[in-house]
Amino acid sequence: MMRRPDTTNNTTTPSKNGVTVHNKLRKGLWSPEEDDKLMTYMMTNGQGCWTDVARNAGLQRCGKSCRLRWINYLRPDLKRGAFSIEEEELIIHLHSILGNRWSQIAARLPGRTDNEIKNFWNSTIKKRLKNSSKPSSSTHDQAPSDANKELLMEDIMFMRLNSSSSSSSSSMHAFTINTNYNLVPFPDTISNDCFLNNISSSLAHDHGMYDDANAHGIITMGDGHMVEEGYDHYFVPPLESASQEENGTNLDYAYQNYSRNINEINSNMINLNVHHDTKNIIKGSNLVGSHEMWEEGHEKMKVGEWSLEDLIEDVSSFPLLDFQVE
DNA sequence: AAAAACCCCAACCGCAGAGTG
DNA sequence: TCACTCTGCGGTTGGGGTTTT
Repeated sequence: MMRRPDTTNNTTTPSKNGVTVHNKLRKGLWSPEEDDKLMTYMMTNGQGCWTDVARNAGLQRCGKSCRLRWINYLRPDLKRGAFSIEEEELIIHLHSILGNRWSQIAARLPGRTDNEIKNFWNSTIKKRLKNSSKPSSSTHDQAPSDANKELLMEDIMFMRLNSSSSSSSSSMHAFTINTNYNLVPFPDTISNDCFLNNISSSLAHDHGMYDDANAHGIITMGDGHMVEEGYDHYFVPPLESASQEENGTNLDYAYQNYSRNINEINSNMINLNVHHDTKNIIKGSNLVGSHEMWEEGHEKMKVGEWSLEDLIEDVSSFPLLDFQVE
């Protein structure tokens, strides 16, 4: 299927000392034999310099091609088969936040590759969203819009103004995130309460700020009743491969402490009013963790400079929400 | 049944960033 | 500082499969 193996480039010339010289590198589809060679080599030696992999595995491929083949096809932890509804939902949500940052999206879908997600988006989701006749109030299938970004930026600017205006005050400066976002219930693989609990806190977190142990947010449910959240109830969509050191997110905390009543948030569309009273702004600290962490974080306290790009740079703790103008 | 149009997706390409000498 | 290599990313291509005409 797809591109034919480029056999015309598959020429080798034995040198005088018997060492095979690879005149040209192969392109195109991988043969089963090539797959075997690469798989065997990788399982035996592990990942190293891809140029070396290509050479040492006896493949007439460039390192780049080997890397791609391994990542997109041979890797043993790859998930095969069609995308589930849950995965599709997650892709849509993440895309609404990240745009075409496929590698970042893929990092949050275990077993899926950026290429796979990109293809899926371009061939299936994009089309579906385009053809969808649903009104804009249904954010399920919304591509990112400038209006959404503007809405977010307004809130960010609002936070900046409030925080910087009071930054001279050493302890209590307060600001409010007053945001209306439409949310889509998270698929059942992750409980809805975790999803919602994550929202306001991680919004603040990813904006480079966070409140201290008294942090709280108020989630307004679809029926208007309000639920308070605590800082120890947050869910962080985990990165598949990034280490804690790399991304500053402690995955061990990711799935903890979910005590909310799911029934409370089992509505299709929920308006969130997130209010944060914040004492401190901490950039780069863990979303959830011990008080010691917060103490440590205080050492780095600062009023950050934010841009939309910065905010979406790493959404490891970003809520799964669609930004939607109401 | 055959041709055309469309779909899917593996793999390529070019670029940018990091690392190294 | 520069040149080079390696790696990773996102955009694009193109060919086999499927559906439509």
